[in-house]
Amino acid sequence: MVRTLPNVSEQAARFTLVREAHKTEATEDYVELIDDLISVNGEARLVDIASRMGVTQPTASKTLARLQRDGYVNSEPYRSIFLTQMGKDLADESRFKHEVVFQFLLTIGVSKEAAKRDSEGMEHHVSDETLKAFKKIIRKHQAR
Amino acid sequence: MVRTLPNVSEQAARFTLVREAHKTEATEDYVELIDDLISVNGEARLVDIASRMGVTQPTASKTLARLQRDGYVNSEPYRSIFLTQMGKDLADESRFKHEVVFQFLLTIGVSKEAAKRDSEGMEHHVSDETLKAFKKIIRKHQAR
DNA sequence: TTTATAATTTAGCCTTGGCTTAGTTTATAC
DNA sequence: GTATAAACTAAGCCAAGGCTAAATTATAAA
Repeated sequence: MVRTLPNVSEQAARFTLVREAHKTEATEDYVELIDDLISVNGEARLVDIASRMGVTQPTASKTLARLQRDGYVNSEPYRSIFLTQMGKDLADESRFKHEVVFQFLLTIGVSKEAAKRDSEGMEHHVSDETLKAFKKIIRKHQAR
Repeated sequence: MVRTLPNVSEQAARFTLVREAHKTEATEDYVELIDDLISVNGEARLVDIASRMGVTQPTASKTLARLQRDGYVNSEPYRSIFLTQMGKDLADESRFKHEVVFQFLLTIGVSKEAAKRDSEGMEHHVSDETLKAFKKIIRKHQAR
């Protein structure tokens, strides 16, 4: 039972941080997927991005326009999508986090399916400190 | 290095699930905070909800109107806010998840500050299965 | 009891990220 | 080499959730 309240400005700062993380989530998910598509298929097509993100093509198209505006991707009309260096860097960072969270969940006994689902949402809310703690536990488990 | 892609429809389903979780996040954060304010202050005022959520009063007011429309809270104009049974139930569930994630992070050695920050974002993306795994580890640690 | 201040609401604006429908371009198949 | 299909874009709608500025109501102080 909670019978005290945290400091006002600290609590506000935490909520603000979570909201900021949300704003970058779509970007991270898109660049990570685009990078995967390029490495597996040789290119990233809108149709594949949309179907894998589970959205319609116009929705994916609009999001990609924003990513291009913000400097994460490049593309010519009707052509496949490329990552800028910034986009590639973000994709790498994002995939790394995603992978650590996924492996961590497996390590503590979560099923593969649940680990896949949960890591997709959790990866965006895990600080470097928590990531470090996760890595340590993975390492310890591998050493056995 | 990822050199394979997951099944299309399963990947799409996971992203869709995360997006759905996002839609309920604000609701969960608000009802949890309102419940805390009521238990500590005796009532939940808009001014306190707004300052603790880190948003302006009009933003909080609009969100509360939505929560009322959706049956989570009740309030008369210019009066403090009450939770419906549905709101209270969601608050309890939400606080429970929040608390388990927070305690889990502490258990694996994350600092109190980082645990507070991360649990705020993570609580909305943790499945029952993962929550169970977290609880098991907390229990094991307490037994020592 | 009036007045000043604080709390709340209203109105209006913006961005994101969904959608559908319709049009255009590119690729494919015959 | 043209017709059809597939991919993509354009236009327009919606809800959520931010904001500011202005109006209203409630509360506190003189």
